[in-house]
Amino acid sequence: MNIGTAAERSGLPAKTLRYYETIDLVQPLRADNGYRDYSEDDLHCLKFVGRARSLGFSIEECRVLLSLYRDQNRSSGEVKSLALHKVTEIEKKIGQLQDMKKMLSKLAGECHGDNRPDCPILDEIAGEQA
Amino acid sequence: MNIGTAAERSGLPAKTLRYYETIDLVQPLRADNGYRDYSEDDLHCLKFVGRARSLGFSIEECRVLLSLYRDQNRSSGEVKSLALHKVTEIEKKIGQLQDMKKMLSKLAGECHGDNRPDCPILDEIAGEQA
DNA sequence: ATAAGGCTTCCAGTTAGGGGAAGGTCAAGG
DNA sequence: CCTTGACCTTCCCCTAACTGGAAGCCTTAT
Repeated sequence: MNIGTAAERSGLPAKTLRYYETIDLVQPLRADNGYRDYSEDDLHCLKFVGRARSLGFSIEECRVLLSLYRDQNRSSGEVKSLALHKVTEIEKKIGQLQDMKKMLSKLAGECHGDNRPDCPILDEIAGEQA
Repeated sequence: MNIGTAAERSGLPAKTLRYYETIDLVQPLRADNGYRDYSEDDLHCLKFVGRARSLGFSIEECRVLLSLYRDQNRSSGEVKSLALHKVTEIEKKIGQLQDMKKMLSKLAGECHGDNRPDCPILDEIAGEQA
């Protein structure tokens, strides 16, 4: 199938499909006219990658997952370990964001937020109290 | 002071200070020998930016915050609104990460994680059950 | 005098594509 | 048969916020 159809059916932009080809992630064949010709199997891989990306895996991680997926002899332990590692990464990121949020909420709570120029948020960012 | 000292005192890499100069964020004077010469005021701005960055503000947001900080006539309402907007952005991001984590944990929990090739994680990413 | 270290600029690379130009191809309609 | 519009191709530049490295000047100490 042409790239437009593959894009629609995979839910990914055509630009992304071309990009995935340049980085050797999903390589469609070419038709006689030079158009990319995606097979059902290619489409399957595209969906797989799209889903893994939405779960927070990087392209390089997707490459590993894809090769594990294709390898009938892989051990599920490998995959599980990758998934759990990603979970701890995500937890760490969540923690950082929660810290930011907490501090920002606190600062906003201390700021009267009116037309007066006095602003505890800027003061604290500036570190005048630190 | 030279860039090395400013870097150390601000807690930011020298490379970052040079970068901030190229994007007109913090512009030090130059000494006769061509070296950047950071004033105490410049240093203050660098620290301010570093702190705002660590709170999740983008460079462009830092630029705004900095101009608000320098503007003695600004209203604290403007700043508070920026801060609250950032809080909702952060909350959204946290939500997304929590969704990812939930799904990944569920998948990992369903995977026995041994040497057998059968792997529910890959199966579900592949969408065989979808 | 020379060596070490700090400073300068510039170039290239990072992630994961997005925007858009210039041009080839295909299918339908007149 | 020709044209039009949609679709496809490659190519190059752009994003954020730096980071790394090379080549070369400046300063300081020995």
